Amino acid sequence: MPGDDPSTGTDAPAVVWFRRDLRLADHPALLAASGSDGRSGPGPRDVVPLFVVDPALWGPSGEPRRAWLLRSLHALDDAIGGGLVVRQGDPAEVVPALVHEVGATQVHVSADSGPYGRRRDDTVLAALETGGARLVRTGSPYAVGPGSVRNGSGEPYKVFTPFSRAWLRHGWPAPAAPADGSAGRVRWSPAPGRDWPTEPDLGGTELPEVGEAAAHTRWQEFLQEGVGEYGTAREVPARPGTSSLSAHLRYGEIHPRTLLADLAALAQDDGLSASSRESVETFRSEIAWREFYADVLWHHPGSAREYLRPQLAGMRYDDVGSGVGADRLRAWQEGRTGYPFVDAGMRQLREEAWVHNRVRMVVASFLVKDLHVEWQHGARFFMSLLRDGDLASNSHGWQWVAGSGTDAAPYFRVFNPVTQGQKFDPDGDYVRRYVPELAHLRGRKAHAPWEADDGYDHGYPERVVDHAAERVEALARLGEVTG
DNA sequence: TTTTGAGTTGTTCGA
DNA sequence: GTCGAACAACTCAAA
Repeated sequence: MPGDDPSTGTDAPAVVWFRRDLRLADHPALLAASGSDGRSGPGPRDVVPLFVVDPALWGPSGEPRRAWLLRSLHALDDAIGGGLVVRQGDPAEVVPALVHEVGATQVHVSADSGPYGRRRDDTVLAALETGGARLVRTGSPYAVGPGSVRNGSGEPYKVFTPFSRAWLRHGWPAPAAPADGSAGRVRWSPAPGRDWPTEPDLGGTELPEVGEAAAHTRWQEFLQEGVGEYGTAREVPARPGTSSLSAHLRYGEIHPRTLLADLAALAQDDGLSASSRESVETFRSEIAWREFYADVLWHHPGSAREYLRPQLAGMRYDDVGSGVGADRLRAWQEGRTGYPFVDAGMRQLREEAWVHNRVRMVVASFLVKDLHVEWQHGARFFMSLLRDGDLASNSHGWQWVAGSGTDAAPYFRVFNPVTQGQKFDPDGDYVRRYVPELAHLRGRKAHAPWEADDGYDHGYPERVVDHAAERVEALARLGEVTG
């Protein structure tokens, strides 16, 4: 292949096709493209940076994610110096066309392990090979490539804890740096194509700072000020105790390997208190969850829609096509179920395109167990509004709540929306922030306006269902399919 | 092969 | 208010 032959040397550039890896640091595929990884033939090689706006992904993405993606692309474009090639269309046509135009023989990507991405890449690979070019997959958005952690029999793990132990044993490479130790200056090669979509109207939704630099800033901030308290602070939705890295990770603005390396370095510090050490461990475990769910999706590409535990597909659920079911689903979506913690969460979703994880579980449990709506409806709604919407984490998080997930669900896993609120938002700060109708209530009454004389004075809606009754109903319906 | 222990995030009740 | 036990039965992992 012309671009690969060390004896002749050649000017053939390589294409790096960005997808969920919108960064320049710690980017194995980019290093491979530029020939700076010390393995991929002679370097340095000119690199044509490409992003393809694929209608199949762009369409279903929802405004917050489209906006995040565009802003992240602009940040990447700036970092590159303005040469990012952006084209719209089917990658199976767009990528080979660009390769032909610039005379490249290699296209470098980070592997995509999602169901659509795998199919798309196989198609693109075939199309490229027809033209005599290669698709080279290097690295992935995960520390350990999905599908590669196996048990002694070569089977995938189905339970998180054993997976995480094996994942840890498996280990991962250090953050990728150029083989020559340089700062990784890439020779970017311009090519025509600046077909940027216009940014969608976000209404009132505000996104945080987007892009690789912002991701690193946030990470450093969390590493220095947040991670030591993470174990307890992460449970308080009114306070910024979580990393807020989910969307940055979603777009690959920072790689989990970078986080893991910094955490390992932090753990070296003998001065770390026992509780901080535990917090660091808890945060690492959250990264492991992200990897676990990606692994599960790799083995079960249909799990975004299909029950991992098929038994639960036979359960009685309420119809949401019309009538009461439709009304209740809408009340949930719009944050007016009459349960303050649930409504605050759903309104945070609309306002910030993000929800605290504790609250995600509570609102999900409410939809499935109190309103008896199939989890897929909730999962789809989340995906349409979340800025960090990740198919693997979202689908499996919902399945976990619904009881159809990878772990054998205790039948009693039904969140109480009132006590959860009182436990994790004892002062009601979170509720008051998102539900102005309850701004006059303090403490536990913010979670139970029916206990306050003036609870409904400012237009807060009555409860759409009675939790205690629906809990019993949910357990009864479960009993019908589990015996 | 068989056996044993464990399994993210909960709730309620009674002492 | 706090604490421990009970709450199905099952699947998975590992010895």
